[in-house]
Amino acid sequence: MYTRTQMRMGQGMSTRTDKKQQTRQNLIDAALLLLSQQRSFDSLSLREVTREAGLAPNAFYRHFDDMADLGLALVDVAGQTLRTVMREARLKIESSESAIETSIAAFFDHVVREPQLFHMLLREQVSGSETWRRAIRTEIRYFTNELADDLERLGAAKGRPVHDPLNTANAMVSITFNGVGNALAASDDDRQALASRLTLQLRMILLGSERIARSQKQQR
Amino acid sequence: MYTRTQMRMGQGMSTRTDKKQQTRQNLIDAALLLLSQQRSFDSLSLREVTREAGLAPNAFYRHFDDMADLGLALVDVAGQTLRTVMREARLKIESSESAIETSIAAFFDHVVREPQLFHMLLREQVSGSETWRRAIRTEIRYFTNELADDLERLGAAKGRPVHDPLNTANAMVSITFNGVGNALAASDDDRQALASRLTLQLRMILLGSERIARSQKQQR
DNA sequence: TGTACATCAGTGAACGCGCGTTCACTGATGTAC
DNA sequence: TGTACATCAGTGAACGCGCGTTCACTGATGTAC
Repeated sequence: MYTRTQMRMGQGMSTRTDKKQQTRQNLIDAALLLLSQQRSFDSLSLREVTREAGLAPNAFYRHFDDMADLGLALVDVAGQTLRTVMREARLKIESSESAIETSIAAFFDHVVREPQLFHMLLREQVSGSETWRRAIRTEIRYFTNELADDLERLGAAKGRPVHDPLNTANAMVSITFNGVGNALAASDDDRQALASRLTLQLRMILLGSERIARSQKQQR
Repeated sequence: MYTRTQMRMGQGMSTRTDKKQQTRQNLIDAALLLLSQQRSFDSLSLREVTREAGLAPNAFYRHFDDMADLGLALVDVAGQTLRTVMREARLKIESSESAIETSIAAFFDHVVREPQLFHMLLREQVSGSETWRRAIRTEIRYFTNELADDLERLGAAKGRPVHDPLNTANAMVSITFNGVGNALAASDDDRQALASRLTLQLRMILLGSERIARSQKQQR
């Protein structure tokens, strides 16, 4: 049989465990807050994070081995969010006629609403540790592959196939991430203009890719 | 009349001034060396830089107010180099038939030969101080404008005008800088493949831009 | 030309500070019976 | 149910370290005459 407390634990109510989980989350949130203030991860100090989370510095070690370990947890959170946003943007591509505009608008919307995480991703992609860079590169490659599939399928369906879908997708993703970087630095006013410039640039790539596909078909 | 030493000074031979200049340059070189090792500027310490330059820490203050002041000098050096490389890449556009391939090859060549500075520029563009970001953004904008002029002129000359030359140029620059970032991370083997992917992507943009220009002409 | 004085790039020692990490601890929560 | 013991998240004090910056200095270079 179970004691009272064991029953509580069985229902996932263990106060001690819950509190520990909460504190761990507080540390993660504190780090994210600091990162959202234009700070790079490796400029954050352990004491800073615990201070932000309202803990004594040494309490940190009850949750993570060191700052690098906390970094891994953050990479995980960031990766999950990025994947969610990209999946949603991709869903819009499926359904719409003006596929590019719709999906880029959706992506931008997310970025604007929660800019901290994206700023972090862009920063750590070039300046982060090997762990960060590899994690982010993997996420982007994954998304590029999915986009390539979409381009190939939609192109075939519309009778206007693209040339080298993976490379076309890669170009689009490059442009988009670059645009996101600019959008984060831009004022709210400029952002709309930026989004439409981006849309035009993406259309150039799509049209150019279709053009190359056509000319290669003629040659055969 | 002049004393002997005054004559030497008049000829720019003053030992004291020369030595000071040399030490200043040593500090700049030391910082560049550290930056070339995947370090971000604001992770460099004053003591680290002077150690690398073989000076006592406090000697730093004979040459710069603080690290931010040294940063300004570095921005200057980086800006000059970037402008030189871009100018040379642009010259190739003028003369050649396959304009894009030639110029992108030239640009890549520079980057591969002296990767430190470019790595630094890419890093500081997203993670640097406001000073760094503005300086780099200005350089890129300047180059984009020049490229837009080239595209407009060449397009008109060839009877295949581009749509929105500035936006077209912007897309090309985004793609190129993104590619440079990947090239710096890539192995020597992958780099050639990367360069040709990049060339294809740039051609897509050019063809797409020409396509839009044509369809807009028809509408009028 | 030689001499007496001024300049100033670079030094060595010292400072106070925030850092990461350790230690022995406290007291609330959990467990056994 | 109540009691006696175990666990363990979080604490407060202390450590040694590298940092930026200051100070009084040294001695080579430069200047005046």
